[in-house]
Amino acid sequence: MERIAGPKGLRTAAAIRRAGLKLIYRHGFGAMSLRDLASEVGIQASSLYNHIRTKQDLLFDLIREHMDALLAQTDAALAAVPDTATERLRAFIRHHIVYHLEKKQDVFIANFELRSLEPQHYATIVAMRRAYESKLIAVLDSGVAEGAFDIRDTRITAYSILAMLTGVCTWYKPEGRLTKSEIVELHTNLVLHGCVAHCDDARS
Amino acid sequence: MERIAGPKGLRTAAAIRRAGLKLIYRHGFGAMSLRDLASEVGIQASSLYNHIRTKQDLLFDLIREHMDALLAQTDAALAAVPDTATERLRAFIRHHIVYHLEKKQDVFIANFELRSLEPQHYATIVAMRRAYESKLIAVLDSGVAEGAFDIRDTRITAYSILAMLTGVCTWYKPEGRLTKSEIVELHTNLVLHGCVAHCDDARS
DNA sequence: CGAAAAAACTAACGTACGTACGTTTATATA
DNA sequence: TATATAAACGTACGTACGTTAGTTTTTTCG
Repeated sequence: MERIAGPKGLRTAAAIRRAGLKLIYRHGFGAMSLRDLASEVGIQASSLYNHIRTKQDLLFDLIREHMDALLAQTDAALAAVPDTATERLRAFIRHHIVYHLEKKQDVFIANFELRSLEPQHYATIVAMRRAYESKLIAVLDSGVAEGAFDIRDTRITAYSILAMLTGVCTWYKPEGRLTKSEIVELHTNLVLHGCVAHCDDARS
Repeated sequence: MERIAGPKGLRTAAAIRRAGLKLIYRHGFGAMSLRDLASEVGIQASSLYNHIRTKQDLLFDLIREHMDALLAQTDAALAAVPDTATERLRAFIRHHIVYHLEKKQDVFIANFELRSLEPQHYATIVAMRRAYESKLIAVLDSGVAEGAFDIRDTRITAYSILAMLTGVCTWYKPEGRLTKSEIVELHTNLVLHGCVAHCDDARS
C-alpha cells in the first residue's frame, strides 16, 4: 500500500515553501542558507531533504508554481469579461495589480532570481514569462484590429504596461494611503489616458 | 612621502569596480565571491584589500557613486531645457532612459541589491532614491500648477512613470530593432498620451 | 640612485556552506 | 497489532567563503 505523503509531511512541505519565499525575498537565493531555512521551519537542515531534492529545485518549483498560477488566473480573469479589447485590457490591469500585490514575494523572486536558475530551468521559466506577455500583446493587438486602440508597437507597449503595473509592488504597503481598488483605478487611467496630458474627450 | 594611489593602483581600483558591477549584475552580490572578483581582475583575492575595505563597502561605494552620478546628471539635463513643465518632463524621460540604458548594470544593482546593504548604508541610498523621485514629482507638480498636466496623484504617477521607464532595461539589446532615440520617443508618447487610447487632439 | 610607500604575492585563519549518511520516531493502513 | 514508510534526527564530509598576516615586488619621487 503506497503512501505519498502524510498530513504532517504536507504541512512541513508547505511551511518550507512559505519560509523559502520569505527568506529568498528578504536575503536573496544565494544568501539564504538551508540552515536558516530549516530553522525558520523549525526542523534540522538535513530534514529538508525529505521534501526537496536540492536547493536549486526548491527555487525552480517556487517560481514555476507561481507562473502556473499566474497564467491560469489570467485566463480566468480574461474569460470573465465581455469580449471587447477595452474590457479585456481593464480586466488584465485589474488582475495583474491585484495578483501582484497579493503575491509580492513570489513576483519579486520570479522576476529577479531568474539568474540563479540553472540553464534548463531558466529556459522553462522564460518561456512561461513570454506566454504571459503574449496574453497582453494579444489584447492590445485585438484592440488595434477592432479600432479601439492606437498603438504603434504593441510589444514594447505591453512591456511598458507590465513594467508600470509591476512597479506597484515596490512601494505598496497594505496600511498605506490608497486601497487596492483605488490603485487599480489609478493605473487603469494611466494606461488608457496617459500619465499627464490633458485629454478631456478620452477621460472616462 | 605620502602616496594616495599610483596610476597602477588607480587602474586596478577601477578594474575592481568594473568587474564588481559585472559579477554582481550577473550572479548577485551574495553569490559573487571575492575570489571570482579577483580572478576577473587578474589578481589574488587578498590583493583586493589594497583597494577595498570590505566586500560590503565595495557594494555601498558602487551604488553610492551610481546615485551621485544619476542625481548630478539629472540636474544638468533639467537645467538645459526651457523652464516649462512639458519640456522638463520630456528632458527627464529622455535622460532617464538614456542613462539607464547606458548603465544597465549599475541601475540593476542599485535597484535590487539594496537588501544586501547594511542598515545605515541602506538608509543612505534610500534617501538618495527619494531625492531622485522628488525631482520627477517636482516636475509633475509644476505642470499641474501651470495647468499643463492633469494628474490626480503626482507621487504615484511619478512612481509609475519611473517603473515604466526603468523597465526598458529588462528587454533592451543594443543590437535590437529599435534605436535609443526611437525608444525615447515611444516612451515619451506613452507617458504624455497614454498607452492605448485614441486621443487625436493631444497627439503631437 | 635610493628610500619609502603602494600593491602585489603566498599562506593560513576560522566559519559556514550544501549535501549525504545511517538511525530513530511517528503514523496510517492491512 | 504488525508493517511499511514518511519524516524527523545528529553527525560528518569536503569545499569555499571573507578576511588577515607576513613577505616580496613594483612604482614613485626627492
